[in-house]
Formats: sequence, C-alpha cells, structure tokens
Amino acid sequence: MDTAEGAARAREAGTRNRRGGRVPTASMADVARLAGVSSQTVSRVSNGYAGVTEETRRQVLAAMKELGYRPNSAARALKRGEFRTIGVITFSLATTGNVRTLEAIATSAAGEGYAVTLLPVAVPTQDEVRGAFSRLEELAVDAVIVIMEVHLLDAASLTLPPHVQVVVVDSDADDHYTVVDTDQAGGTRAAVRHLLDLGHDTVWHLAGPEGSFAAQRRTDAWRHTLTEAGRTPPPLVRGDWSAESGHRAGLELAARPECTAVFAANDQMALGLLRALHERGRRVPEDVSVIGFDDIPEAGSFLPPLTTVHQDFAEVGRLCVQAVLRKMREAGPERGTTLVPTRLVTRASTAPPPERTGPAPDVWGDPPA
Amino acid sequence: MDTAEGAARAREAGTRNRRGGRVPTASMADVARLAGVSSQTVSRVSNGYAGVTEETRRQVLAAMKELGYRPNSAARALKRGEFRTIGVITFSLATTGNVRTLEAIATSAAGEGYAVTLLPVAVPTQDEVRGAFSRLEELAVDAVIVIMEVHLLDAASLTLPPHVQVVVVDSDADDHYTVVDTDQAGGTRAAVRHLLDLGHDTVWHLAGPEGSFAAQRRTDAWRHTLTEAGRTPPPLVRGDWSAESGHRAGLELAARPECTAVFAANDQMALGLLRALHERGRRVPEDVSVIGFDDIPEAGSFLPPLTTVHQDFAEVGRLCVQAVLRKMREAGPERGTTLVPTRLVTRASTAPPPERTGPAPDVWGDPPA
DNA sequence: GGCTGTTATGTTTACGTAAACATTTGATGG
DNA sequence: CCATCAAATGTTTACGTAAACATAACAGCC
Repeated sequence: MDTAEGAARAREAGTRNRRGGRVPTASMADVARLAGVSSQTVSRVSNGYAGVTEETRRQVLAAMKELGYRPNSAARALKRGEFRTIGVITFSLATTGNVRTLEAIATSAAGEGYAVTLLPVAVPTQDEVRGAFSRLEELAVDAVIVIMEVHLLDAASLTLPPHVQVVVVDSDADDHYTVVDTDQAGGTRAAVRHLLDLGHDTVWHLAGPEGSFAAQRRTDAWRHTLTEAGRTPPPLVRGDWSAESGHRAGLELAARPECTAVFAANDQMALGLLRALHERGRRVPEDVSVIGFDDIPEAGSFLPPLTTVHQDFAEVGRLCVQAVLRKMREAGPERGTTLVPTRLVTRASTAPPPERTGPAPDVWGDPPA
Repeated sequence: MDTAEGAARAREAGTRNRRGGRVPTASMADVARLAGVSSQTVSRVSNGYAGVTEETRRQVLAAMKELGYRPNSAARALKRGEFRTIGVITFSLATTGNVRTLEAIATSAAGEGYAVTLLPVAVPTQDEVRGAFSRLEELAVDAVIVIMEVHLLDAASLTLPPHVQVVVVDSDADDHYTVVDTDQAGGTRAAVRHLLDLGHDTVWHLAGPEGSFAAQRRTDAWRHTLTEAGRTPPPLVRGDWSAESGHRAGLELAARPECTAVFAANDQMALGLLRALHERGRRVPEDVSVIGFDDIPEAGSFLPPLTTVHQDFAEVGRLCVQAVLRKMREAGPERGTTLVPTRLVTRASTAPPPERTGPAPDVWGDPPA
C-alpha cells in the first residue's frame, strides 16, 4: 500500500514538478479517453446517476483512480450556477460567541455539503468594512451569514449579488433580514431574577460595548427586569467585553458598599470583576454576588466558579445554516427572528446578600467609612 | 435615467424575482451590449488593463453599474485555473491558539487577495478526518494550511490535488511538509529557567494531551531544560488543555508539599490549577509558583495574574500565508520549519519558593503529613 | 503617399462540466 | 420478423471569462 501507489501518484499527478511547471489536473475528457467512453458517461458516474452499467461504472472508476481525477469545482460551479459555499462575515474572532457560532456554522454547513468561507473584518472602520464587502461582492458564495450588528453593514452600502441570501446574528434588523440569535432578553431576565430571588435589593450591570446589539439587548433587559420588579436600576457601568475592562469596572464597583450583586454582560468581564473584588477584599459570593453571560468552558474554573447564563452557540449556528439554505431553496424573502433559549448555570459566585438591613435592625451596623 | 434603465435592468438582471425564479446575473456580454463594445473590452476594464480609452472605460463602468454586474468567480476560476482561495483544516476552534492563528491567516490572506475556506474536523476519529478530506479533495482551493498534528492527516490517507500546496502548524513533519510554528522549545525553556532562576529546586509540568505535537514539544523541552540544569524531572501530570483538567491535576499537585513550581502547558489549564491550589489553601505565588503558556487575553485577569509565555499567533498566521503563497508561486517543494519566537510575560503568579531547606536548617521542619 | 509601428478594439477559442438532445443496442410482443 | 420501447451511451451545446490572435485606426517618418 505504499510503493505502487506512491509511484502511480508521482507519475500521474506529477509530484515531480521540479521544474516549476504547473501540473495539469486530469479532466473528464482524460478519464473518458482512458476508460474508452464518452465524457458524459464519466460525468454520470461522477455524479452518481443511474443508468450506467455496472461494468462501465467500474471501468470509469478505475480510470479516475489511475489518473487521480478530481472534479473541477470551478467548472461545476459555473455549470450549476452555484458554489455550494456560504460566506461568514464577522468582526474579529476574539469573542467566544463569534467563534463558537462560526464553528457550529462550519460544521452544519459541511453536513449539508456546503463549504464556509471566512470574511473577517479586522478593524471596524468604515474603510475596512467597505473593503471587506467589495471583496465579498465578487466572492464565490451563494449565501452570507453576518455575525455582527447589521447597521454597520448598511453603513458600508453593501450591495450583494441579487440571489445571495443573508442571515444575521447579533442584530435587531429583523424587519430587513432573517435574524437568528440567542434569547438575550430571556437569559438576562433569568440572571437578574436569580439575584433578586436571592434577596438582593437591586442588581448592578457591567455592560458590553455600545456598538454591540447583544450588549444593548442585555442592558435593556436588565433595566426592564429591574423596573418590572419595582427596583431602581443603579447607574450603568460600561466595559468592552474584555477581562481588563471588567477589572477596571470592578475597582469602581468595589468602592461602593451598597453594591451586592453584579450582572456582567459576559464571562470575561466577570473574570476581571472577580479579580478586582478580590483585590479590594470583597469576598464573592459572601459580600458580592457575580453572574456572567455565555458560560465559556473556563467559567467553572474561575475563583469562585461562576454562575452564568449558558448560550447554545451550536444551536444558533445550526439554525443559521438551516435558515439560509431554506431561503436559498425557497427563494422566499423570509424575515423575522428566531431566538435560541438560554439556561442559567448556577455555580458558586452567587449567594444571598450579606445581612445589612432587614429583620435584625442595628445590632452591629455598618461602619460608615 | 430611471424608467428606461429600470426597465432594462428588470429585463436583464430580473430584479423582480417574485415568482421564485432564479435571477440571472448580468454577464460580460450583457454589459458589452449595453455599453456598445465587445465583451473582451469589458473584460479589460474589469481587470484594470491598460489600453482602454478613458471614454470607453467610462461607458463600460456605467453599464456595469447599471446592470449591477459582478464578475462570476466560478468562470474566472475556471479560466485562470486558480481559485484564489486557501483552505484551512483544523480540529475544533475550541483552543485559543487555533482560533487566533486562523484569524491571522484569514486577515493575511485577505490582504493578498485570497479568501479562506474553513474545513473543520469536528471529532478526531478516523472516519471524521477521512470524511473531511474527501470533501476537501474536490474543494475549490489552491492551497491548504493544516492546523493540527499532521500524522492524523496521513492516517486519513489524504490525497490532495497535485498542485495544492500544504503548510502545517502544530506538527513535526518538517521532512515532508513546510512547517510554521511557535518556538515551543524556546518558550518552554524560558518558562522553566525563570522558575529555576527564582530558586525552585525543580519544576513540575502539567502537560497537554498526547495527540498534540505542541504539547509533546513542550513536554520534551521541559524535561530537557531540567536535566540540562542538573535537576530531576518530577513525574509528568497530564491534562487535556481544558481548565477542568487543570483543576483535577491541581488537586493532585496540591497534595504534594514538595511541589513549589508548576509549568502548565497552556493558560486554561493554569486557570484550573490556580483554582485547585486556592481550594487546597496553597497560596500562589507564596507557596507555589505557576506559569502558563499562550498569554490569552484573560491571563492578566487571573487570580493572581498569570506569568506566562506569550505566543505571537498573528505572526504564525502571517507566515503560513506567506509560505503557502510562495510555494504556489515558485512551485518549489520547499520544506523545513520556521519558528516564531515567544516572549515571557512576568506577572504575579511566580515568586521564589517558600523558605524550606537552605541556610536555616531545621527550625520548624515540615510536618510529615 | 505608402510604410512601419503603436494603440485601441473586436473575434475566436478553450477552460471542465453537465443539461438537453440524439443515437445505438437489445429485448419484448404481436 | 419487424415495430416498439427502454436502457445505455454518445454528441452538441452553453455556462462566463480571458488569453491569443486579428483587425482597424491613426501617427510618424522617409
């Protein structure tokens, strides 16, 4: 299983491309010639059509193998009018959510016989975005999934080829696009209620960056859940998703003794927050409860293990692919939003608030410092 | 400039796809007809060739715009014999390293006018790998970058189209492939020496999974650096890159009072290790020093902030793209390894060992457990 | 004024595949 | 034994682009 095959491969495929000559790939015509049939018959075998004698089929397959024949996907795409490829546009792969979603998309797409082409937009400047999309315009893609706030996309005056379908994650543009997303509001509500149920008067919020729809949605839901419960939302503290920003925010929050519960908009910021609280001597969860969002794999290893909202990224990715393929096949300009439910994962970073006010009035009251 | 044109466009490009009919995209011929030139002239304008009158060019561009013309990349690829696409094969995007490398590859490739197609291999079973590669065989790709131990690739009896060049990350197969990788050995040596220089007798190692070349390399270098310094390597503790596995290993290590310094093969495992040590009441860095590998963005927010080996993933990705494009252009079967240097980032998780043996002999000796 | 050379543009062709149509072969039935 | 039909295979054509080649127009020159 080595020498013979190796030699055949070297001969046919011309591994010995020493002199830099482009080695021609065998085409259907070559296979047909060797097998003594027409190229159409080769095509039929290649595509698994019925109506080919077993005998013929075997001959063709043998010829294919000998020549190392591979269908030329460019020619196929040209002929069929489709590329069997889905493009994914995203800002950086720095955030867990984007990556996990991307991975699920790629896996789902592969299952459907589609490839995934990545279109990263490095810096969110107008120019960058515009550049990426002008590249996209002539990209070999049948459909596009956009993982970012879609208004940035409009800002780039994106024009896609007419038959390219679009599905969007992390956006609220469900009046213009098909949107698949995590149920941000539901997850947030679960997190905030969990803290209120534990007895906290109110819940502080460490928000994500303003540009992100997901962040916006979580902030809105946080505020809504609090007012719904008759509590006053404390001032908003803003981060940028990074642990470092969580740390900065945490130093601020640690200075406020009235802050006993914090809902961080993602786990990374919660991590930084935990460090800041620790540095300031505020114990978690005894003095302050912290809850995150995402349930990254490391969340269970934080100090203390983080209570957080679990997102089903795999499901989001799968639904994206399903939706975009359905749109392609039915050519329907379907719109609207599909939400993927979340699940609260309770670990060790949340607890009832420290005894402060309540039944026992002023036994050893807080030192006013 | 509206009714006539609008009608023309509707006729040509058929924007009115109400009835689900596939909308034909305008071709060069359409543009040529509208502009009153030959399709070859349209091609010249499209590809920016000189030798077209400014007047003609303007007319063609106007016609393109009116018809919403987009070059058909399938036809282009067929004609040119290349796809301007690089395929990236990787096991899951769960590890930071893979993701960051992928991102850098995508960015670099875009800069060179290449798209990146993702080929995830979900589960590392023989079948999965084989399946992925049989898909790859007919993938529209000019070159491939493999981010995984390449022997898995051989196991799948991979046959690539002859002119597809391959570059590999995380592998030692530099006698068969072009390899670009982080300088695992150098980074490990820096980490281990840092701990020895602080005065630790020896350094324990929390290794990555056996299948990973990077893990293997780090383990080898750890052992080598220790013996080189005349120390005896303690028994190996193995993890699987996850924080959870680091936690398990940490519980073991915490039980050994002689363990004062641990080199974890990545930051996630270091995180779990930190938690385990904390749970067991062993202070970091006073009792035990911990050092990681990768320098993930969160490492600075661990408790305590983690000393770790910084990897330049962006550079690895960039070099991969460069190497693969060079191989394509020069058609040289270039081999060998390019190493990207690392940098030790000193934070708060490492310190000299606790006073134990040394000048003061047996003042309060260790309780024998 | 015709020759040469240059520049702008047009025409032909081929890339590899697969649909549509055409032909051949062999079997079945009257 | 030929008409009929189905199955297997062959032939033609078109997909959209761009290289190669062909032509036209015009300027410069002796």
